[in-house]
Amino acid sequence: MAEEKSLNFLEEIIEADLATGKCPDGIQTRFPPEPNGYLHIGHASSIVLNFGLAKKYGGRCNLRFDDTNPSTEETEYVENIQQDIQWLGYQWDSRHFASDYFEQLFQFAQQLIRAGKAYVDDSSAEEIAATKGSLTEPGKESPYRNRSVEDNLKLFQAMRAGQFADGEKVLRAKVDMAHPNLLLRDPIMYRIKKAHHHRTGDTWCIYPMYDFAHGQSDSIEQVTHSICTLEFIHHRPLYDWFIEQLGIFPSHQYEFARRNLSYTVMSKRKLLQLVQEGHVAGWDDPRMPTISGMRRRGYPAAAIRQFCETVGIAKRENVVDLGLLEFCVREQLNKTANRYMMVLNPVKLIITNYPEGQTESLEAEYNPEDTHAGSRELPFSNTLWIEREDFMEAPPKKFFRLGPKLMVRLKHAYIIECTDFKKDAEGTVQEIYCRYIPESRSGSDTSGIHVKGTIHWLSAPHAQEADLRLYDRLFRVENPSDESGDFKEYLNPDSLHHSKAYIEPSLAAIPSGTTFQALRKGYFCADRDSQAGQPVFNSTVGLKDAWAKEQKKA
RNA sequence: AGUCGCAUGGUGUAAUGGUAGCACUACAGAUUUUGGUUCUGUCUGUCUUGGUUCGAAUCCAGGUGCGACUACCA
Repeated sequence: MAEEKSLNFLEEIIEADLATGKCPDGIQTRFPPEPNGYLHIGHASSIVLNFGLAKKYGGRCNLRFDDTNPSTEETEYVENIQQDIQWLGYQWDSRHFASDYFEQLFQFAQQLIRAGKAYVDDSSAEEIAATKGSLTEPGKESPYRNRSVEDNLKLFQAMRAGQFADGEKVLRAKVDMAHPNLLLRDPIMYRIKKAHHHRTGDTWCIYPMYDFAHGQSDSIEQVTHSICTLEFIHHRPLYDWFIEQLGIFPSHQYEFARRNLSYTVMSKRKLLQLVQEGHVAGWDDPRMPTISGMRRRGYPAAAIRQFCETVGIAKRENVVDLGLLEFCVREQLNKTANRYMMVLNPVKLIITNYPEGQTESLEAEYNPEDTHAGSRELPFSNTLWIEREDFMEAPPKKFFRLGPKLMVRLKHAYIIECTDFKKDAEGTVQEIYCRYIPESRSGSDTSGIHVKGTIHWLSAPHAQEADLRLYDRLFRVENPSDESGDFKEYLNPDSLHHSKAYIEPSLAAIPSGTTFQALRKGYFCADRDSQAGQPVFNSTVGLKDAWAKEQKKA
């Protein structure tokens, strides 16, 4: 029974190209980040796509940094981008920088000048903008458009030699000032920028523009399928034009719609703003949609990959529900995360028929979904912490937890029955009194009693403390970019809550970066800010909570 | 206004002229020593008008809606 997996539009194109012999050496893709920020979940889509396609069709995928703008790019970003890609589980075939090709690109530019397809323009940025025309009106040709090849060659060389100030001259392609596609109205190929480049230092003072770097870099590397996002679709004719004029390897560009996630923003500019203005603690703040933020939050790489693959790709605008990402995170973590008990909002429970001062050790499995995960020992005594919300003085019919005369199972331990409780002057429950059923111990229960509910607990004398960072969605609205005014007005003021919790002893020294399930509560990840004896846990994602849902309805 | 692109349940994505399917969500139920997991079931969709055809989500034409493009950013 052959399972028919439908192809996305890029796979269809590739399979057709392979079938018609268009790619005799196999396919080649590339992931081309600009090192001016951190990677986010949108980039993850592109990574999964480019590396995934190369793998699926036995091709190659390069990492290439698009570093043609020295004023925004930094080595720090290069390193973090590489780390993120590897963490996601991918390894590039070879690593390149557009800046490696600066000399070659310069030669290409001279080639176009010689062919009468490029010229040096003395116009200012304002003049160029003013003569560009509009969406409905053609542009005007520059007075410098018809310089001789010799003059152009000489001037371009002089630009490179640093004989002109920033902005004094540019090199432009000679295409068509009346073209309906504005990008083809003599686009700028090179500008003068006397800035220090993170790799080439001060070797260059002229830098190629995106349009004269990206396609040429693809071609040099023999990229067969150059995949980018939809907003570059207008660049494709220019991409093709340069390659054709130069007569170099015919790379082809294909566009897909970028991934948007609800309740967050994805533009690097906006993310940078959140970081710089201190709305978040950094690029890897667990609330950020960055790869590093999600890693710190405790999202497994496999969940991010699963998310990208589940969502798929197409050419239409979209906003994917954050709930789908969270579903993928839960699905991965359910299989892999060890379970521990943690009490977030404690109330004391005393077992009146369990000898004061007595302690016993109970075996507790780490993960019911994974028999190889093993188990740990859990201390038990007559004084426990349980979750305040697991007790109700006057419980409704379907409340399967503790209340006067009600019975529950203490996870991994005994069945108990509530016999009494004590309140303070304000009416807050102070202590709960129970009797336990000695024959009901987990694993050797001979009591014959069947209870509906099971709750988590901690032996009070053994419990330790942890700091909790409870995270919620970064924005209050589904699509902050769609709202009027500044997107920051829509930040969720409650996206971070600090809290304390009691934890079982075996959780106190868990290595940072480990994600675990706090039984019945949710997944948490030990943060790198943890200190010996004072762990810090980030909330990763909650468990599905059918009871909470039930209550909402009432 | 010009050019280009895109319209399938609440969300995302299939069906490539032949039964509109899958995942998430929502809802109902079964199982459960996590009100978790797992399992079963239910609701909800082809932007519009016309054309071609035995047959149209699919092809054609018009309309409507949405998005992108007028950076010496990528």
